[in-house]
Amino acid sequence: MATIREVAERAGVSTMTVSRVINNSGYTSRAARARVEAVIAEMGYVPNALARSLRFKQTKTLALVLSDITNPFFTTIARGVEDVANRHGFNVIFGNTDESEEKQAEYLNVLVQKQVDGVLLVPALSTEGPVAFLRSRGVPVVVLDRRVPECSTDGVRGDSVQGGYELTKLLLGLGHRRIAILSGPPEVSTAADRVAGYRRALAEAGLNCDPVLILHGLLRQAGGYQMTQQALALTPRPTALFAANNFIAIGAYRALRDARLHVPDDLAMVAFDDLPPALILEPFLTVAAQPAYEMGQCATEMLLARLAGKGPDARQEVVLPVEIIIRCSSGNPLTGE
Amino acid sequence: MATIREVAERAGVSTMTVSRVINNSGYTSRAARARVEAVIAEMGYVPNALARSLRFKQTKTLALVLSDITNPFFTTIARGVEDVANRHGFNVIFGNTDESEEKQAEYLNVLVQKQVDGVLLVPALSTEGPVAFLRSRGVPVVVLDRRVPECSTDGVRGDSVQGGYELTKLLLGLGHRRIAILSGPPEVSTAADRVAGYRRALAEAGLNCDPVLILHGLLRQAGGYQMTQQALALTPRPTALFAANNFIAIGAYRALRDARLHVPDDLAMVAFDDLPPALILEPFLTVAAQPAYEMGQCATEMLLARLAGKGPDARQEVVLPVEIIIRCSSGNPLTGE
DNA sequence: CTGTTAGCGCGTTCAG
DNA sequence: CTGAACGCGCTAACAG
Repeated sequence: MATIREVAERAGVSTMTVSRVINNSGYTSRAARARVEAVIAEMGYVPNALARSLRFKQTKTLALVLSDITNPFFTTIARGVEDVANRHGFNVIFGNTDESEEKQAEYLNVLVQKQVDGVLLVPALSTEGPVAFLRSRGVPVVVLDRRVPECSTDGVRGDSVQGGYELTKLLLGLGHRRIAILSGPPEVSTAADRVAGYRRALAEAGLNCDPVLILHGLLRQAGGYQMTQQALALTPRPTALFAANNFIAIGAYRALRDARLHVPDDLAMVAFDDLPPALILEPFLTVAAQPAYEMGQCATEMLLARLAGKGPDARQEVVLPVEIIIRCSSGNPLTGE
Repeated sequence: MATIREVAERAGVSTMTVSRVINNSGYTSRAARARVEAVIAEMGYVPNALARSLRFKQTKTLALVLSDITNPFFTTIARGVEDVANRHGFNVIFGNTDESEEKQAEYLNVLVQKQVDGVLLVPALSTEGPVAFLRSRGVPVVVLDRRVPECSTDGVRGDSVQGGYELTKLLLGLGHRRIAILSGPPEVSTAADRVAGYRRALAEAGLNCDPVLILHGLLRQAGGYQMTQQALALTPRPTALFAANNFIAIGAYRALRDARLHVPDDLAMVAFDDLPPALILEPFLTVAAQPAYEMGQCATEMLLARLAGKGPDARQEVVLPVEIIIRCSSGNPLTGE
């Protein structure tokens, strides 16, 4: 609550001297410094970063806007972001959009007003609006996890096409021919890309792709549950399920259980996104694991480099490989076909 | 990047008129307003919240300082915090302390400098230092999840004593007499309180409490793993394990599996903190579940009430009940004893 | 080594 | 209905 002026008065010097003491800038006599330091300690003075930011046009604050911090994939990203930011003396404001473009727009607007130095954005939909908005306001952005079309930005994401491809190929290798993919909204690039990978694997195997096997729903448990019910209603019934993210996988598993179907005996299952080892008792799902923590780190480092003017001129896109982890849920090779 | 002055010039009015338009305050002629609004849209002007905050001494920003956002218990709290904050027009800066008091002190210092309006704190240790610091700087605090001693603050937490008591009583009811509790550092109040509940249940059952059964370690998987190894080395070996948090539980489970012991047949197990249903395939652990989301909500509402000067004069402590959820890991009643 | 002046962007006060 | 002047807390530039 105390201001620099009060400290100055109390110490019998000018505000400038106090400022120099605080920032170790310029010259200060030993005596003056000691007196000022004493007064600072005594009054519990803390410099006002707002005023400083107003002058320097630097808040040392980043923003992380994502769909839902509750999803361990994003939690892990957040941790990577915060670690790097903190190491560089930055703080992080976070916000959940729940995939809503309105909520996203509101956040971005406020964050720009608050003069955050940069934004890490998991865009709700694959539209270029939000990025364009930030750019026009001079706020550097790094797009995380998802692509935005027609808009070259710095970006970091996992290789959804590759993951979708490999997961599908794995199932094909086990003999599955009717694989349903439970994906997210087609407007979300990761959902689309995973479907693209799935298609590619099918095509490469010379199979044609039955469009009824491609389902779109919410990237949440409820979505997985619903899509699974739809998939089970198909004839012939799929022999394998590909869940496009971790929440969908859980929902799908629930739906299967409720239908008294056993994984992997009755149906095989694979999913995108692994759960952190600290959260699983018995690893069960075969997954394409994205390096979430590294994604957060990498994106933040890119952003900070931009801020420091150290980045390359051209926009940079980093696509990190995903790792296929084979566990129980994909089952053994199909027999009798 | 555009300033209010630039807008004013371009619109041929004074900055004050622009200000009035932005804030819908005072009177403005229809014509002036229209022109100003046009210029604002045209230039993409966004008011600078820093300058505004400097005047109003209000940043509309809260801070959430916790040990590790990666722990789903804290993630869920964070979501509750952010939801309420956002609904009231506040943003949230978060920071991970990893239970380190130095990291915590650094965060608090910076956050005070940044003039956050209030802090939600999960204190690293049960010391009054951090709270006193914030108070002396005039920053309202609500302490989350843990107690701080000798220091009346607003606080919200789950009832660790009750949870510890009921979980222990449950095991006793199943016939267990040698129950090892794998707890956190004794300086963390939740760790201490859960042990207190454990003790109370034992005492009430007329059993005396073998001190070797009370283990302290890190509130992480590694801690759970180590403590379990220690517990298994005891003679006679405990017949049940009480993990003081979710991470410890996972570590314990791993250690048991590595020792080729089966839960609940060889050893029963209960734990504090449930995992969100969206993350579990097969619910297995018997737990004391804390209402994490509500804790975050409640704490934030209390903080905002304080900021609005609406809170009660006296400091308020909310202790939320925990819910015992009985699943497989606690097993059936012991036989043959 | 130290103090004065000026201004970061905004909004309130008080005259027009 | 509108504008000029001042100050929020801080520091760079420039005297002294």
